Amino acid sequence: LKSIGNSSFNIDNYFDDYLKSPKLFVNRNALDIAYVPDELPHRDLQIKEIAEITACTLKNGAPSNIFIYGKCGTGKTAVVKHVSKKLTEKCRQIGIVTPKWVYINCKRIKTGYRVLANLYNAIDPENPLPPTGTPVDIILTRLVEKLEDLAANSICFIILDEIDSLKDKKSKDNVLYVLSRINENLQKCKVNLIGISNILNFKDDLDPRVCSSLCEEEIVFPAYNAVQLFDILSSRVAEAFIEDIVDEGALRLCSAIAAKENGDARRALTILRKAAEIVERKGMSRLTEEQIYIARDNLDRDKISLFIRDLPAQQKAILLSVYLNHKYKKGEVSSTGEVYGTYCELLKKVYGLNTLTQRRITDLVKELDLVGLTSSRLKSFGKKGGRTRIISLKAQESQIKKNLQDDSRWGDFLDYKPFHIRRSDINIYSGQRYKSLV
DNA sequence: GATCCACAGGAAATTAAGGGTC
DNA sequence: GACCCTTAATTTCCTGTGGATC
Repeated sequence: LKSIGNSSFNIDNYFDDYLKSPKLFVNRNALDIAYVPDELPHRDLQIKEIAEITACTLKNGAPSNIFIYGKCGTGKTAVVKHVSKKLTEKCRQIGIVTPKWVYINCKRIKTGYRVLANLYNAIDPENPLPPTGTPVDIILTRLVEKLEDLAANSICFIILDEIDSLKDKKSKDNVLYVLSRINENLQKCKVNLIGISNILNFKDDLDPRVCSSLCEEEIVFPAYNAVQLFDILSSRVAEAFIEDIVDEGALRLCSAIAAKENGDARRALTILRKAAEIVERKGMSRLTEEQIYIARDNLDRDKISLFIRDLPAQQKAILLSVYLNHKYKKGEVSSTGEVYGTYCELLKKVYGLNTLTQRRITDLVKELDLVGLTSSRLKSFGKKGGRTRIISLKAQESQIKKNLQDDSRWGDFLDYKPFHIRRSDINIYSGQRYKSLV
């Protein structure tokens, strides 16, 4: 107990040291990705375009629907929120009815039903709709009634952010069609849609009727380059920190890293914020390139660990199957059939989980691909081997091992040798055939 | 050039769960 | 309590495909 006491962390001393360390922040929120600053560097053109389209609101006109494209972290949402704030202020200033802004993030609200229900709830928060159960046509009728209850000549802007995340093509087309035509049922109020998409060719997938109505005006947000990101970070640094404690070299490095990864300003801000936290926790007085590198590595590592630990049991089984094939085939790639076979073996050894079909496993492997844990590509082996997906492990073996070894269900199988590797005399391509042999 | 393998992947159907209405 | 609604996950059915082999 004595030794434990001697080596234990003294929280009082830590707090005392923390208080003695220099104060870094004036406004910590300025480094938050959700923070909308007063000035948005290098987005004048886009601000101007949206302002020109929405300005007719000031003369009680109904603007055209707008569709905005651009990769992640190119300032789409920030620009729309900025314009909405300024337009509302101007309406107040000249004494006309202020527009209603409803912001819906389709990454979180993914179905047509929920988009309509959230829209209704935003307009009538007193009588919220249930999360499921109400027929869509009833919601629509009630929504139109509520919109008509707004003040005369009202404009209701509906911002559908990350609109490409809406699931199910049919439901997506339905809700977008209904919203794009809702003005036909409105007398006093008008609805304007602002769709924001991270995918440039999202439009190609839409019903042509929806497309022509939703995309009346189109605006493209290009990715930021390193110089532009440097300007963005500089303005945030000026707002966030108490004095000039950030090295210019650190900012240039942070900008260069983010520019290389799709020109994503969010990524640049996240790294900078993490680096600032490291400086603060260690009681240092300057933020240098070293903290930027550490912050980037920490962020990448934390992201993967958290992701693996939070995977559902079935996804863990698939990842483990890829890992075991990779481990015992000494780094060689595996086919869908082999991974599926190993997966079936593992599922037979545990209770409480049903074996999913190969069709479903194909989709789940693609999901692991998307987050960078595995890497796969299609390859054909001709008449003998057919066409299959070749899957390899992209994450490090040690990372998988570290994050799965404590798993109550799969932790004991990290050294399990799959059947087709034990029986190297059998050359099996087909997952279905392999499943029947095990 | 035709054949055939082992899937890939789209679309519709099914199932289970959660909820509302009458 | 019967019936209707939704979502999400999964299955089923189906057609398509690259390329080695015949």
